[in-house]
Amino acid sequence: MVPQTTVAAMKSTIPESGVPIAKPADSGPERSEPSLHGEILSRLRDYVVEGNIPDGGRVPERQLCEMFGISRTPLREALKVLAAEGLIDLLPNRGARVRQLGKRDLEELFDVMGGLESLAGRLACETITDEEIAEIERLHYEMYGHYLHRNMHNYFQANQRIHERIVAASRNETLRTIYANLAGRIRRVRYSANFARERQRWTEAMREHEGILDALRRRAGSELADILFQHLRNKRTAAVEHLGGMPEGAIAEATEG
Amino acid sequence: MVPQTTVAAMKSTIPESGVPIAKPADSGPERSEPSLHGEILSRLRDYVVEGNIPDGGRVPERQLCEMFGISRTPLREALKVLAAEGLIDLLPNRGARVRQLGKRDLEELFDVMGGLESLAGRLACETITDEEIAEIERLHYEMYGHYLHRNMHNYFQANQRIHERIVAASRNETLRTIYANLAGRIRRVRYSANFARERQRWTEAMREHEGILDALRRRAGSELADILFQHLRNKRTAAVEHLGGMPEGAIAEATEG
DNA sequence: AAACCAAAAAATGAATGCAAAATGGTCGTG
DNA sequence: CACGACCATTTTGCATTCATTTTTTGGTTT
Repeated sequence: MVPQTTVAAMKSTIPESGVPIAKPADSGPERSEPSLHGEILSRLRDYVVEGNIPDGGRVPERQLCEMFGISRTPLREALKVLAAEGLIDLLPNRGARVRQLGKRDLEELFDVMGGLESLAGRLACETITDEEIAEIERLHYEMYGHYLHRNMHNYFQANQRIHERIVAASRNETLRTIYANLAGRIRRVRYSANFARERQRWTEAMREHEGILDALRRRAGSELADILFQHLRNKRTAAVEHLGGMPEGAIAEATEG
Repeated sequence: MVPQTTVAAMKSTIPESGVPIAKPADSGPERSEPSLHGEILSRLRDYVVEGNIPDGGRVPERQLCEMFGISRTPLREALKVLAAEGLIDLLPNRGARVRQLGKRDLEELFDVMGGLESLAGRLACETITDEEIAEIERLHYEMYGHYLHRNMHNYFQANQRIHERIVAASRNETLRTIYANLAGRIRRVRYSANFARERQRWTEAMREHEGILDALRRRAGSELADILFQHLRNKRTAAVEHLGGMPEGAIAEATEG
């Protein structure tokens, strides 16, 4: 994880577990990047990612200031960063809105995530240990159990963790950071839209995961890369089909506030 | 350009016209991020990327304010964004410094770029037109000419453009944006360090490029993905070897201005 | 002479204030 | 009754101001 919040002084020290973007990728041991600005950033990012604001809705500057008990300056800085991360859109003089993900955006995001996971798998095959594979195997069978019990929620969590483990096994912090960023962008969709449709390809997904595990065991890098990309491509199809009827970028004008 | 070098004493009431700026993470229907804030962001980013500040050197807030003719507030916002992009480091109460790229950082960056180009190639094979391939072929032979004439500079430019074309052919704006971001991060190194060593593998690189072109012609997606990743992996080796002797993250403590 | 401590000076981080632009509502007119 | 102009309120963007923190500098001590 990327700790960019360790202030233990005045404000409420919240151990953010959110989505870090690019703080670091530093190779040194100087972890812990305090700054109380990062605190706000993390909290605001979580607030947005968790879906407290409707899709495409306005991000009330003033309101959030009171909510966090700060002035507008640090909040606006955080907004700029969130815009750079792609979570919100910053319109000229019209304030901030949470980014609308249209069909095309989702396709692109899933493809890039596919590419990153593909890369992660390839890199992982170079240096992954038997213990790490064993851990992933454990998660895999756990996930299989949830599949058999038709426990969608737990299945999904195990699934996510497997993919995170693969990314972690790539031993590339830069990759991990970018991956986390993209994951944050589609998290809203993942938990709402993706669910329903994904169920219909449970069996197919499980089979793909077996292939992933198999390739990983054999350290077959480029083969694993292919499988992972295709796996995400299938996920993409499922996710996009879910909001198939809707036009480009108009999921909901949504009542704000 | 919008001349906004206004004296601090005066009000700067400039009717900024909509100048679309190369803003990160922008995909979807409503692109174009005008605002004079984006203007500052772009200019500052260029200023850093172009290498006007020594590696690891301080980013003088006050000085830049005068330079751009603005107050600290918008500049600090831009700094936050640049930090999020990974171009600079923001130390708690100690100001901003241009990020030091150590050996490990370079390895990670090249690998991720490899993953992204690999993805781009894979995607490109799905939809690339004959015309686009022809254009890349043209660049390829142009590059070959420079290779024969031992014209390093032109060779390198053509090379860059080929890779850019492939990324463009992926028709994925999200990918293109992330790729551009990473490219910006290593640009300093690319033009200084990379040169010398890269020369020694010219022949090898040319051969790899032929393979790329061949796979692209046949629209062999996963094959192209493999080749591109390996190609970047070799570049990585060359680049890293160049600053091989140096310890982790200490390329130069650099005398700052 | 080197190290250490203290106070001044500079810089950073955040808050407030103010002008311009946008939003919303009302009134007037066709 | 519908449409458009006008004005008040709200919001955004930037500059300025204030409070800490860091860094430097000068003097002192060992």
